[in-house]
Amino acid sequence: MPEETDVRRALLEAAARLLGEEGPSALSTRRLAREAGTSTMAVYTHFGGMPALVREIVADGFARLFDRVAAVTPSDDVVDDLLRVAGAYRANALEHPHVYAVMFGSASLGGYRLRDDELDVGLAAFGQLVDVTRRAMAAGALREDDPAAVAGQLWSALHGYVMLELSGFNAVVDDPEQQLLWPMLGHLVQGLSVRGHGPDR
Amino acid sequence: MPEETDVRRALLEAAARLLGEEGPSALSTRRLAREAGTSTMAVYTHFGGMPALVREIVADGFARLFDRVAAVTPSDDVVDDLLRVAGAYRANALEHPHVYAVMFGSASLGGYRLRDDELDVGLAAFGQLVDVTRRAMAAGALREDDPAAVAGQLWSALHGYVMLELSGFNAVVDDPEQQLLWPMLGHLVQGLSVRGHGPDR
DNA sequence: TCAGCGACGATAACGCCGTTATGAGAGGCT
DNA sequence: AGCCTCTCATAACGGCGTTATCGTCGCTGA
Repeated sequence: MPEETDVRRALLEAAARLLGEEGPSALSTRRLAREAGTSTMAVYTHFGGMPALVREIVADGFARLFDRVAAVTPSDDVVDDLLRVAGAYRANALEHPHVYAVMFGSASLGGYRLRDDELDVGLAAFGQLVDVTRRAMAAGALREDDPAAVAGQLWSALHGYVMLELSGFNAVVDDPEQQLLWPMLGHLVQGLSVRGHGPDR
Repeated sequence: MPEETDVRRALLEAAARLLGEEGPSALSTRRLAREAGTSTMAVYTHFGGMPALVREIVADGFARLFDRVAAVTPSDDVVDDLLRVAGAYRANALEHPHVYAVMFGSASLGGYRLRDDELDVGLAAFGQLVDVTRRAMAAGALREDDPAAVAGQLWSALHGYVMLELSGFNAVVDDPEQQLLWPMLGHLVQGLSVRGHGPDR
């Protein structure tokens, strides 16, 4: 049970700040303890080591992503809802790029590796996208198909664009958002809406 | 000028092996020197430090990716060519996952950060995809549009799927390749082929 | 031929890191 | 009061990146 002591909260806040401001390399046990005004031992008594602390930050990251996407209010235009969900997803990633990188296993922060239960938390967030997809199918904006598969395709594309944006590789075009992100999602949605393909051919 | 001494080659080979077999965390100056049968100084005399050595490995990685994609022989079915290019891209990433992660800035290996000239090498590889896209447009398989933008959309989606596959997040469906990768690319291509949208509406 | 020089790399040192052991203090329970 | 548990500061161990020092080659030029 995490019993919200002050030191524990101070460590988490300092860790989030360090990760956000200076990136993964700044997040060392000693630096963190110094920054939080305590000693390195606190990290071990409260978390059992850096990986567990990172795990907590990742969990917070997933929770924030979930809330951010949940804050998108459904309208009567399901496709617009889907694009706004994508916008919220991207905005969250751009605001917390290092956390996003750790969440999706790219940053390998301090020997930290994704565990099954965190993967489950990520899958919960994925469920939101599945819901939007399912609504879009019910509304006829996407043709009937396996919602998880369709949501996964949308997610892959969105994730890929976001990763390229974080790496700076989206500079292959002048205006990445208008030339890559929105057209890509639009084309994908279009391909997913055309009938005469897929399972109900 | 790199004057291929034995030590230099031994260091590069050991680094590639360590990175491939044990991941980024195993690639330390001391470990590398031990593995290559020399002292840490060799890393500095030959490369000037770990970041420069990593840079060389990244350059090799881009070159390998380029060759791998270039080995796809054009046929008379441009869409099939495009899918086979995607397959070659993915296969290379799966064979060298850690190198791929470093190449696209996710791994932050030893304070290494992508530099402009490496970004250029990556853009050269991207040019191959632009070529295939341009050919597909000439053949009428894709509607006329900015080839760089269209290639960028395909790349984003492909990169996203590959990253999710490397993270294990593609487990949202049972058969990711058949339910995510190929359908996603197929739908995207379809959305990119339909006329009545885009610049030449 | 051989003195001198320059490149290579082994040794050792500095300060940082993660992690663990030890012990001191604070607070609650009997 | 006595004890016990939880919390954390101190200190230590080994490994890390990096730099300085210096010995040892192989080459060059007279």
